[in-house]
Amino acid sequence: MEIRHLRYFLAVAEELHFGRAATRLHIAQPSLTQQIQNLEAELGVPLLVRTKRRVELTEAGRLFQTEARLVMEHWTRAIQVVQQAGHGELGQLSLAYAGATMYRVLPRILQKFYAQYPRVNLTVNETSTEQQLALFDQNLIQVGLLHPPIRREDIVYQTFFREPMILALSESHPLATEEKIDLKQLADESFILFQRSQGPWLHDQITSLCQQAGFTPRVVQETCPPNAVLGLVAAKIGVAFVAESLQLAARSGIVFRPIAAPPILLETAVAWSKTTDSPVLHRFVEVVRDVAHQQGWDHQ
Amino acid sequence: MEIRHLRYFLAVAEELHFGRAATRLHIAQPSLTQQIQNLEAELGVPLLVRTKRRVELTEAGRLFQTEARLVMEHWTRAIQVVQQAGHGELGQLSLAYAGATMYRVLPRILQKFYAQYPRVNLTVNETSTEQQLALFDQNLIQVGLLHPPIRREDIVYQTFFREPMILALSESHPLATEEKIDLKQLADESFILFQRSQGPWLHDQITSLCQQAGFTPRVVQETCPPNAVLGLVAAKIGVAFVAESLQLAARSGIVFRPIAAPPILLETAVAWSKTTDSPVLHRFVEVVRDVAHQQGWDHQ
DNA sequence: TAAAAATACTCCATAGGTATTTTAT
DNA sequence: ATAAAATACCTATGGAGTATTTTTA
Repeated sequence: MEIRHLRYFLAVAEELHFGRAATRLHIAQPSLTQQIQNLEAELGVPLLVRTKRRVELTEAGRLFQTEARLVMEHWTRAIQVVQQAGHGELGQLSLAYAGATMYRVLPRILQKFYAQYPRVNLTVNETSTEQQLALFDQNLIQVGLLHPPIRREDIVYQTFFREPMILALSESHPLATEEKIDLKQLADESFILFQRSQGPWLHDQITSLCQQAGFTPRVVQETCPPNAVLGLVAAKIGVAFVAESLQLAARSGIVFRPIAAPPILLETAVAWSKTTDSPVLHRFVEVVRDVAHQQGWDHQ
Repeated sequence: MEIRHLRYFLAVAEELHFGRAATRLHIAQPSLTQQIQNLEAELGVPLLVRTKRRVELTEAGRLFQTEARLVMEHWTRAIQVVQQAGHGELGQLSLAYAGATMYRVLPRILQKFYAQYPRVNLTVNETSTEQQLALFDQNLIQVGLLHPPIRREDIVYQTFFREPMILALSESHPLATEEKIDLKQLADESFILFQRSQGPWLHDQITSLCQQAGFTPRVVQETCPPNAVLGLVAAKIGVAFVAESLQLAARSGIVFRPIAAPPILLETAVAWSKTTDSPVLHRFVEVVRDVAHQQGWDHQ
């Protein structure tokens, strides 16, 4: 017994006429007669009464009609669901984002993605670049917004946003009066900086630029999440290099000042595992590219 | 796409191994590979990732798995329902019964039928023998409990119960003191009797026996439903011939007295249309036969 | 090299076709 | 006489089989 039998039976049950039903099904009448006979034989139950000059449903036939309709509805829904999932319109996606993306990059991407794929169940977590790599390994996330470069053969990434790092300092800090800060002026400052393991490349870039300016930064707190960093800055524990977009999180007590050239550039990329091949993932990457293009981030 | 594809896919999705799944399905592994490929091609969506040395579900595959399971559950339920209906264990049956069956015959039959076929939806209505024939024509009932004989080619019936008619009269009636009533004693009585059209044969039998006893019964009320008849008897409007089993409806104010030979016999039969061929109907007729046998009604 | 899936091909069961018969208005 | 379903028979698609190759752990 196959779906065909249900389709055929439902056609006959509605038309109550083998000829018309066969036409509707685009098959010949004898074939239809055959299939219905097979169906009845297999079920061991007559579904139709072929009374002279017209066809009627038996009691069992009526019940089977309603059941068969339900099966067919489920059937088409199953196909629909799987096709939507295949096109990435339906499904599940776990995203991690590095803290610095929280204010400019992330909201625009999420907004567009939600609007375009409302039926995708998106899980979002703040996670540092380095920790995201572990989550990829455990298959706990499918996509990440992080800061390259990363050295992993099995992970692909596309950089789509670059911004200079700026200095965040308490508004009562002596340097707050300056328009622009030269690194040399920071020789004696206390720094709030993330652990090197959370982003070795950026960490090294910062420390080497300081070296060139003639000093080794004195780190008083190793903290990563931007909110925590800003909190410490406001509390006058020290100053911090932060992504320019953190200005959007402006809070009283803190001022932001650009750094005199050469700039420290923070890159943001969308990353995913080479081995995951989920349509939803690709729709997400597309959205990231679209947003970058719309915002003009791609030709900087 | 056919049910086969769902069965095959579910096997692979559970085993995550084409070889084992094929064994479970009693087919060869290449055939299974083929069918799954066909399925994916038809859906236009990959359901499985054949990574080296093991098989995994894609996101779409996981969704399809749950949907396919639902379809299969519905599928088997549809088959089950239609087979139960085919055996008469499930369905709908409309029954009409003549009023005189209400006290002995009907309750025993209903009790047994309900117990044996709890999933049949039984509709029950009190209707006179004559009116039942009209309901058969309109297909409003499939089975009736009525009083033969009936002269209809298209209706079959089996008589399964016979009882004498007795006389119902008010307890204050002069004849209430008699043990047994002779018809001759009733020459001057007022009778409550049903209309001839509601049961011509019985009506004729009664009137002709009265004629033999030397009088024409004087009918003061033409009423059929037993409850109404007994009401009128209690109100001393007249006396009535009623089925013996109506004694079970004994109410204060009424006495029942047998009639001296020759007895007026009331037969009860189960009847159905020759053209209806519902399994439920036949189960009902079987139950009637069973009850008649159990009660010893069949060898009187 | 061993285990698993994919490929290549062969075969036959059966869905579907055409022609015809049966049956009841 | 006609309309509709059933029957008879034929054709060919494709599902399932066996043998083999490919692939990677």
